[in-house]
Amino acid sequence: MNVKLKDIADRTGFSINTVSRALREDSRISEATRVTIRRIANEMGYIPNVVAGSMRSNRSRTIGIISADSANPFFAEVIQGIEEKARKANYSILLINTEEQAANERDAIRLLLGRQVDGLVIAPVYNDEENLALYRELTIPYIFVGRYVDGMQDHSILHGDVEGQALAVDHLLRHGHRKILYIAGPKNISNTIDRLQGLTQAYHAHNLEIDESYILSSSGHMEDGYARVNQALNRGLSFTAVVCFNDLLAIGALKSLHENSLSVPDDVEVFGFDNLAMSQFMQPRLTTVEVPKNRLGQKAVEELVRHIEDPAYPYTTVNMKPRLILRESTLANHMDNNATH
Amino acid sequence: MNVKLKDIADRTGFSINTVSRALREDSRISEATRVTIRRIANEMGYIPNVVAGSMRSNRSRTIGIISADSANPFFAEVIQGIEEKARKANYSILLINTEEQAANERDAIRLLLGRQVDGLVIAPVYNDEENLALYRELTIPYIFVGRYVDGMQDHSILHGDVEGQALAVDHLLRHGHRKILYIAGPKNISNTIDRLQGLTQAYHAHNLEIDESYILSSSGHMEDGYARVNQALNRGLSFTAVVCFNDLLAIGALKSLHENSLSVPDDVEVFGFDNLAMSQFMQPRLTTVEVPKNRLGQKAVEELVRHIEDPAYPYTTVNMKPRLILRESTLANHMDNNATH
DNA sequence: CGTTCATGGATTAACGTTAACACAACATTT
DNA sequence: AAATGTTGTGTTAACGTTAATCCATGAACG
Repeated sequence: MNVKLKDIADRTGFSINTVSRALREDSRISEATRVTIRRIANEMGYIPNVVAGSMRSNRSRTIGIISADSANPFFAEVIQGIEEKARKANYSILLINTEEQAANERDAIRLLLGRQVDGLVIAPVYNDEENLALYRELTIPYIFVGRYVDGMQDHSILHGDVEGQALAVDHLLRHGHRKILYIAGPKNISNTIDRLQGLTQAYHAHNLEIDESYILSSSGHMEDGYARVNQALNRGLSFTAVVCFNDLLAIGALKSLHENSLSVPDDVEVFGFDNLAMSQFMQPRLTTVEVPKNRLGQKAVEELVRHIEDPAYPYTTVNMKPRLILRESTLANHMDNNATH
Repeated sequence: MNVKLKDIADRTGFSINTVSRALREDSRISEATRVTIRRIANEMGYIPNVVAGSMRSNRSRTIGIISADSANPFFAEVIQGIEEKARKANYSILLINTEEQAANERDAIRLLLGRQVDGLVIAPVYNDEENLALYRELTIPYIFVGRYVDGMQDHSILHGDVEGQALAVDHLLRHGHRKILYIAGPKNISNTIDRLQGLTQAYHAHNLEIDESYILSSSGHMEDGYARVNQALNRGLSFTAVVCFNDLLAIGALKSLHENSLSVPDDVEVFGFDNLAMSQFMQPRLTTVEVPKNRLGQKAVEELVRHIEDPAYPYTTVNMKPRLILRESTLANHMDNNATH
């Protein structure tokens, strides 16, 4: 059997409680006692039973992470940031993927509540009625990472989707593009909506109307980018630039353009979004919008932990600035090119 | 306060224990009682306190996952398989990254033991003395995923590193290559050792000796592949093929070759390993060795759960077959080209 | 018709920890 | 010197669940 507080108590002669307090660095234990107890505990190879402690103290030091798909490089990096920060703050993380399904998200929340997590970091499906109700009933802190749902934006850590997409499209419009193919993301997430809005905003700023036939839907994967561009070309749609909801789509788009003997950026310029690690290794290097993924995860945990440790700490939307990363997939002969690789 | 078994007991008139058993589908409860209790529990929005249950039953239905780096696309896919399978088997996963540091791995194991996990899935650092001792002392089941440590191979799920690398190198040797640059992986993992052995094996099968100056070390990231090939070219090393420990390196290598105006595959052929999702979107599409990453994760959980549920279930190494995926980064004019993308 | 057995449920005692309270010994204040 | 802290520790009671027992009822049996 594993070593318990009782074993240390028996061995040292102190009470279980004193042992517990000494190991927890409680201030009311004398230095001498603390040292003795810690030494013996080490000798005996004591590993605290966190489950038992959680139960009594009503704090599990565990955070639930509800991601859409941990294998998606975007989330993979966000989760990395979360894991790192959580580990350093002495929290453990329980990870669940929802595959963007509202019902899975509900199940995940309930499961994690049952496991007594101290807080939740969620990449939420957009405005699902049932889920909105569920969030409102939550009695533990929760942070939406990289996304939002209506009415609870103050729980979100965001990275300027509207502005970022507007910047990208504006960049192209300013350089004369008028036939821009836009490949949108999955329907049920706020990012898709915001980036579409950014697109519109940029057009309007140039007093232009969008041709809806240049907006294609997708689920945001590399295969979609490839297939959508193929389809557009097959339909005989003419365009001089492709703006993608994310880098994965853009990578697929690059592939299709290459196969169709269209040169990037000379024949067609391509814009991604997210700045994945792999994007600068594409041929050509992908121009994109920077999203601080790792930082996003870290920030989510930082905020969450503050809420956990101080229930009075108010919720406020955290906004991170988007930034264009101009590389080889767009033409670089202009002054606002401030990035290399 | 949350609904507890006691609340349901009060409401239905049954004892706490009967309620507990009814909800757990215990056979000794009548159908009528079970139905009533379940209905009321639902009405009241009961969510079982898993922590309390774990404590009493000594089973947490939690698995600890010790990965090197969850943001690495290889692990990201393995973890996805793990998460999916675990969720379906009604287990939750606690995720920790070690950054390939033996000391972090130890900390992770102890942390997870303290959290009373029912089993561990580990991507272990190779043969760290202290860790080997720690594994041997473990009283819960554990599976090494995609790697092994000496003396405990039977705890591993493997995917034929030696054979896979030998196949790849043999393929090139058979097609006349004699100057093959090999970029190896991180020193402290079994995969690096095995793949180097596969390399050697293939050379020996062709009665050739390896020129050690063609073997470069790396930590297995895209940047390394890029830098190593750059360095080799700068050193004036002549080679007709680059074989990489993994796809990430190969992607970096492709970049460097392109920048140095070397055509792939015409001037230099490039071989990766792992078959990452992104690899078929490279320009040119990357030839590689298939590793069933998702399946690897799933299998690890399958095995682990069997061990958890039946302590007598014997450990045996699970081997998965490697398979060449020949694409555009190698010349395809030969009969054994059986793959597209 | 008493005995045995199955069925359905209640009672009690844990699981290992921490919180709340109590209290002795000694120091400090007034 | 009494009153009031302060320091360090022990005692007791939870936390919410499940395991281990035990018990009542009625059916089945010879």
